[in-house]
Amino acid sequence: MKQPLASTPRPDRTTSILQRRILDGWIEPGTLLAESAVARELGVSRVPVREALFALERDGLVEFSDTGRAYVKDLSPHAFEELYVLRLTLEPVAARLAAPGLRGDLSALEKNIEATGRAASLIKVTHLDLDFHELILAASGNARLLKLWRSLRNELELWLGRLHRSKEIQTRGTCEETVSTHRDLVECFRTQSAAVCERKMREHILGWREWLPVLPGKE
Amino acid sequence: MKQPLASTPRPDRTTSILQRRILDGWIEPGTLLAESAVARELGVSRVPVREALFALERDGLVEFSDTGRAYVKDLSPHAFEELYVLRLTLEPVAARLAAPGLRGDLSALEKNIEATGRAASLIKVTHLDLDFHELILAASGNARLLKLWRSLRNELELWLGRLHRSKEIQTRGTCEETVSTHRDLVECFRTQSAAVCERKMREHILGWREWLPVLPGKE
DNA sequence: CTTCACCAAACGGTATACCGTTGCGAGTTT
DNA sequence: AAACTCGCAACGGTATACCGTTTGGTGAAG
Repeated sequence: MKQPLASTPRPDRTTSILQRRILDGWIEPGTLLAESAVARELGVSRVPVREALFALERDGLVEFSDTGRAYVKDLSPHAFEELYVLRLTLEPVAARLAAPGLRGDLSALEKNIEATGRAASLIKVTHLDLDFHELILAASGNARLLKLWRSLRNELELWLGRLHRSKEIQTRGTCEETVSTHRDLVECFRTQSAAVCERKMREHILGWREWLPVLPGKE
Repeated sequence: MKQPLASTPRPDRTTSILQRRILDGWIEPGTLLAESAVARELGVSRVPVREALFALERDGLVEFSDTGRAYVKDLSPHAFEELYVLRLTLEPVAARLAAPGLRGDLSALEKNIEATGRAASLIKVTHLDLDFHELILAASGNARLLKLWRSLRNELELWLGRLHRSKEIQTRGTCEETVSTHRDLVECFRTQSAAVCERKMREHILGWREWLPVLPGKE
C-alpha cells in the first residue's frame, strides 16, 4: 500500500459547483453550456469554466459537439446499459483483488452499512450505496481501476438522480434491501475466498440491475 | 450501430505534439512540464498548453502534484501490473460483445494483420498490435468501454516505447508471433461462439504478458 | 407559404497581463 | 562546515481582450 490511493485530484470550486448543478438536475439534459454564459452565471472568467467543462467531459457529465460546444449529457437507455456492463465487468474483479486485504479490516464497510440503515432519504441511500462500492474499489489496491470506476460513478449518479426525480424508482424496502445485501457481501469478505467474493459481487450487480425500473429515455 | 463510435474528440495540435514527445521518450519521466516553458517551446500561449496538460493527465501520460504542477508520468512496475489487470478484464468482455457483429465483417482485422506482416520496425508492429485490439474494442458497440480502453492505450504505449528504447524487449519472432496469434483470433471470431472468443482473448492477453520481459523500474 | 441569402450576435480559440504563492538558492549565522 | 533565513525568480490561477467561425434569425425573392 502506498498513499491513500488517489484522493480526488484538486477540488476545483467551479467544477464542483457545475457538477452539483448537473447531478441535481438543475440543468436540463442537452442544454448548451456556453463558456461565457456559465462564466457570467458563476461570477468567474471563462478560463476556469473551460477547465471545468473539460473535467466534466472526462467524468461523462458533459459532451462536446464537433464544433467544440459543451452540452449537458443526454443519456440514452443504451448508454445506461453500457455503464451497467462496465460495472458488471469491473466490480467483481475489484472484489476479488480487494478480498485478501479486506478480510482483516471490514470496519469501513460496516460503518457504511450502519450509516445506510440510518439514512433518511432515498437519495442518501443511493450515495451511501455507491460509497460502499467505491470502498471496495479503493481496497482493490489498483489505483487505475478505481480511477475508471470513479469516471463511471458520476454518470451513474446522473441516471439515478433523474430516476429519483421522475419517481420511477421503487422506494419500498430499498434501504433494507441495500443494507441486507451489503451485509451479505461483508460476510462473504470475512469468511469466503476471493473467487467466491468475485462471484458474489457479480450477483449483487446483477440483482441491482434487476431492481431498477424499465429505463426511460428519448432514444 | 450509430455514429462511427467516437472518433478521437477534437484533435488538438498542442496536445498531440506533447503526447508524441512524451511517448517517443524525448522527455525524461518525472520532468516538470511548466506551462510557461512548454508554451515558449511550442510557440503558443499558456492556455492551449494548460488544456493539453489536462488532456494528457486524463490519458495517464502526465500527473499533477498537489500544488498543480504537471510532471511526465514515471511508471512503476506496479502501475504496469495495474494496466495489465485492466486489459485482462476489459478486452475479453469486448471480444464477447464484438463477436456477433464481427463474424460478418472481419476485413478490418484482416487488413490490420496484413499490414502487421509488412511492418518494418518493431515499434510499428506494436502500434498495429494495439490498433488490432482497438478495432475489437470499437466493434464491441460499447462506446464507454472503448473510451476506457483508449485511456489505457496511451499508458501502454508509454511503457512499450520505453522498453523498446531500453532494448529490453525481445524482437525475435515478434512480428510473426503477433500475426499468427491475431490470425487465430480472427479465425475464432469467424467460426466460434462469443463465449469462446472471450476465452480466446483472455488467453491472448495472458500470453502477451508472458512474452514481456521482467519489467524494469525504480520502484 | 416556402426557400434562400445575408447579417449581426454569440461562441470558442488563443494571446496577453496581473497577482498571490511556491520553491529554490544565495548569503549569513552558528 | 552545516544549518537556517531571507529574498527573488518562476510558476500556477485567473481576468481581460481580440479574432475567426459558427449560428440563428430576418427579410427578400420565388
